[in-house]
Amino acid sequence: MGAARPDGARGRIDKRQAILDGAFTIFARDGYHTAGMDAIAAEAKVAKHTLYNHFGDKENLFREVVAALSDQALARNLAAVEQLREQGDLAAMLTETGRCLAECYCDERSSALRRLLHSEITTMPDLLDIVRDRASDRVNDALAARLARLALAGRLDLGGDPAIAAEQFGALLTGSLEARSRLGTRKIPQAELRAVAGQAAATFLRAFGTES
Amino acid sequence: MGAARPDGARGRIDKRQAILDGAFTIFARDGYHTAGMDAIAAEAKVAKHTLYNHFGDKENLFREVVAALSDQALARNLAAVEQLREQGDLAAMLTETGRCLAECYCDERSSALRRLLHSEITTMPDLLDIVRDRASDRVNDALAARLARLALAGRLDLGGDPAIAAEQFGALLTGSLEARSRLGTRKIPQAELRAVAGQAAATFLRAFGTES
DNA sequence: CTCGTTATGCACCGATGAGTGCACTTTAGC
DNA sequence: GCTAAAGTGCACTCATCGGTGCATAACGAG
Repeated sequence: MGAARPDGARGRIDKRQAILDGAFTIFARDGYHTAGMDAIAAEAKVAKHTLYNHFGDKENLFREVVAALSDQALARNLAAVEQLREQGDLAAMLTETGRCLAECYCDERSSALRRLLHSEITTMPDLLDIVRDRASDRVNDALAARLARLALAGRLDLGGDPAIAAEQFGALLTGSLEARSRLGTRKIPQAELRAVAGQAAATFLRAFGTES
Repeated sequence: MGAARPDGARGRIDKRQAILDGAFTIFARDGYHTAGMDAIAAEAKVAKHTLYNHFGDKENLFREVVAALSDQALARNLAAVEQLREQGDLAAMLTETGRCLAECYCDERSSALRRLLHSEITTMPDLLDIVRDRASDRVNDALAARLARLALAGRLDLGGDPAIAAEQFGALLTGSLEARSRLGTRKIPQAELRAVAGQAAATFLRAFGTES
């Protein structure tokens, strides 16, 4: 890193982060198998040896990339769920939360993560646990908790388990989005995103709402 | 194929089918990239040259496999949807249709098809069109038509477009199933399958039912 | 200044896998 | 039975790619 390091890479420690970023870019673009370690090294502006010094081998690097991505996704998803409060226009809040969740779901990084997950799930089944433990499960729990509080406040009548209602709200969103985004290939315009969220919220409220 | 061909392979034409079957087995087990043409030839009990005579190259073979699988999936899914008639216990019918659709969705072949689709969608975007044209869209249309007839008979009150209601019923099923089956990794027991279908039908009827 | 750590560049190995060439055998149709 | 098409087996090419070795350069700490 010669003279005054004009761009990034200030110290030793952020080599690691540069590698993770570059690796994700290449993995996302080419898929796990097609992505080459040379390409990753080039993208991260790092010698190939440095990859192996930091991460051992390709598979491990991939795992770490998945973990890092899960953490990023968690933060964004939780922020969306936290918008659900006990007072305010329920339909509007649900729609807005849904829209944010939908945006997270359609984010390029999330789409790529799902694609990579699907393609390697048979050879590395533990990947799913990484993602679940770090993101999916926590988001679901958070959503279930919010819904439960709304039920307690008399604003929802979840038939039984709040976890199932949360799962179904998520399903209404993601099921539609997966189809409409062509598995993450097509960018869904904001307006359509809002429409999907609105329809999910409407159906959810028709099923579980107490006011109408 | 010496003497009296004790097992399969009676004529010339079913070499093609043998290859498609074998190729799918290997693709499903190993994924597109890891699957080797030698392994496919061995699985299909066919010389490697025969693969290339019939299908030209690996990518084209893959496409044909995907198309064949889509056709199979379509048949099973349509059979499930056709159980939805205008008379009879609505909740029971919806649950049963949902259960059959869920079974199709969780079928090993369908799970593998989805995995392969996800992993190669970036390099072969036309794969999705193959599957949509041959299966997904048709199933959705058929379901929407059935729901529309139920609405016309006064047994459902779909807010607006029947296609959206159909999409949402599908989403309630597949969204839950994708999570619970660990992306097709875990085999979901019959009882749980029925429970998921029942919950989807219940929520759908709470939202769109006219009887309650 | 010096020493140990970390990064770099480059050549290299070994394995794997798609696709081909060729000589040979089997089968279907006339 | 004969011929042309289709299938077989095997060796082979060519390219790619994960991972390593080595000699060298930059850097941080004492």
